[in-house]
Amino acid sequence: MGIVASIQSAVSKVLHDQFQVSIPEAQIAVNETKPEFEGDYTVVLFNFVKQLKKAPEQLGQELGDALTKATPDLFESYNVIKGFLNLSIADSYWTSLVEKEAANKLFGTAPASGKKVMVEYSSPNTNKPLHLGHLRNNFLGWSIAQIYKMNGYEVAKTCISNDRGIHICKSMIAWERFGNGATPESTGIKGDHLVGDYYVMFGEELKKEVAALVEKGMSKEEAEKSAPIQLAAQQMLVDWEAGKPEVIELWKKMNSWVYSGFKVTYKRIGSDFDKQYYESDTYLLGKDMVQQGLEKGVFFQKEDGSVWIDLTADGLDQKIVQRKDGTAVYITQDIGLADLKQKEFGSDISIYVVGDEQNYHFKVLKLICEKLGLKGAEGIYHLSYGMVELPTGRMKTREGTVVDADDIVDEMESIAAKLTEELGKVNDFTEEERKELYHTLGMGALKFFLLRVDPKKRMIFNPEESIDFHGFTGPFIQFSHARAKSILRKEQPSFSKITVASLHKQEKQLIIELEKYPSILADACKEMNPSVISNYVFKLAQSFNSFVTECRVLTAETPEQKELRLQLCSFSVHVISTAMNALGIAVPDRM
RNA sequence: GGUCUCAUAGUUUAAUGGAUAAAACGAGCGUUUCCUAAACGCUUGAUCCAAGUUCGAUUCUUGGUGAGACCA
Repeated sequence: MGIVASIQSAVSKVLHDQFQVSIPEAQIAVNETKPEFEGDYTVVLFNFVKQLKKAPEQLGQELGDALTKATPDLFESYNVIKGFLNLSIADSYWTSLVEKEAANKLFGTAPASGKKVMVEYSSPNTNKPLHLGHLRNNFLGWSIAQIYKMNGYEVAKTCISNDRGIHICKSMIAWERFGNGATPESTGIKGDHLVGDYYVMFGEELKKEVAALVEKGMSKEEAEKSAPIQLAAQQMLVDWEAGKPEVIELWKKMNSWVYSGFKVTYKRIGSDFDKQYYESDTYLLGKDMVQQGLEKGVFFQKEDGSVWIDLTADGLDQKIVQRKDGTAVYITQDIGLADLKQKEFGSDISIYVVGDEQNYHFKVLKLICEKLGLKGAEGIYHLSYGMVELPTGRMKTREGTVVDADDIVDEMESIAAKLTEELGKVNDFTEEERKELYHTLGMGALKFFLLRVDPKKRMIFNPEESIDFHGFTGPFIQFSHARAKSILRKEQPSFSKITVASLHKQEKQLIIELEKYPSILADACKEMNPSVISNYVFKLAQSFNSFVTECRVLTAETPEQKELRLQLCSFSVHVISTAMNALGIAVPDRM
């Protein structure tokens, strides 16, 4: 049990035994004591003064007395200020915590719960390379999967590849017209970038054709619909659906280029999947669900033959699920895929990491799945995150303002290289070791930058200001880890009993931070929010840095003190490295 | 037109309804005969506006302003 839970339990017990009131432990507010007051943890008394009919001051005194008497090994002393009972925790509590957990490699993680969770993330379109927005998605998805694993869930990471549709046909048409048979091999361009270039080219050509039509007196709207290249793309989609061999062949060829490009990027950024779905396989799946929905009376048919669901009772609108020509709409595919995933994996929780522009879509999806009575529908969660924008607004492929994923990773690695070489601390590294270190540091900075913010908030990335390596950053935390490892390379703790008489201020502060780790991991999972861990591990690294600045480890005054401090280094290494791992960030031994 | 999200130091971010709102960057000052100064310490500075609920509101409710997204 964590310290906060222990305090809640002790307070609840005293209130029950000595004051005859029962207050649920969760309702007892326990906070860390503000630095300007004496004590470690504070119980807020206002919540139960009414029930007890006592003045807060008096209640605080009586409660403090009772607590220190009942559990002297936990509470050393107390003071009461206004409605706050400040408790000082006995040093022996902290030292025994270190004894018990410093060498525990499972500290913080939960035992297997037998529950399953599916995390769908990344989900790229196969017509262009990944950009900065995709990185936020990938890092969030990978991290949330890892957080669930550490909380005892069986996790399956999935990716749905949006590999068909009009957007794919656009790059295909452009390649056919302007490509002259160009391939990644012939041009030396990474496959996803090559295909993306033709997608951009499509846009440029369309613009030209529209301009020409407008010149002839057509309205812009009409011109966009009737431009030859646009019509060609639409015809290609029809041909694709009809299975026309040469179209299918081109589609396969260009998609394979994209996948080989993605493979390189995914490897670099650390994304991986247990199960890959392709929209081209699943886009027809929802069709029979429409029929079932009609039979169940969940859906209704309009006069023109289109099928709808009425969600006005749930505060939403009427939503179309099948067009009058019988073709499926986007959401119908998603219902089908949700059903398929449930049949294949049977998860208790199914998380979709998708941008907040689709909040409405997922509200509707979950509601429809529930109404259709699909198994696992209640477990559907949309992990919604805000867009990554530039100071000038949204990134636009057509305007060339997209921050490319491969480019930004390159840039982060070269910044890492430059800073590291300036400091000259790893001059004895081999070329190979340096490359790995620059990758670790560059990715650490980038991932931390994108994961330190609450997912639901949108963020603005300014390409003019490069991502920092100082302060609230990944490299700061990586540095703290490297320092601890540096000490441990010289000497290891024996993990013998800790016998110091009292704790130094920075030692205690560090232990207090370390102690929080299990509850932080649980919170991050419950809230589906990796930034909870980012904020925590940064604070922990700060505490560690203050500790090593103030407390000599290898040259401590006594052997007992040295043993404690070595254990704290080892403990910190474990928590920092596993917390960073929960974010998908590696930590170096030296930097 | 309807629904939803966001609003905190100059900037980027924190704060289960609790004490004098916490960090980082920036700016200024200081710390290296000592385990990594990518660090540590000190100084500077903020809750969009207006009501309401409450002993107590950055947090909850309502209305407004501003930014963004979605639905037809």
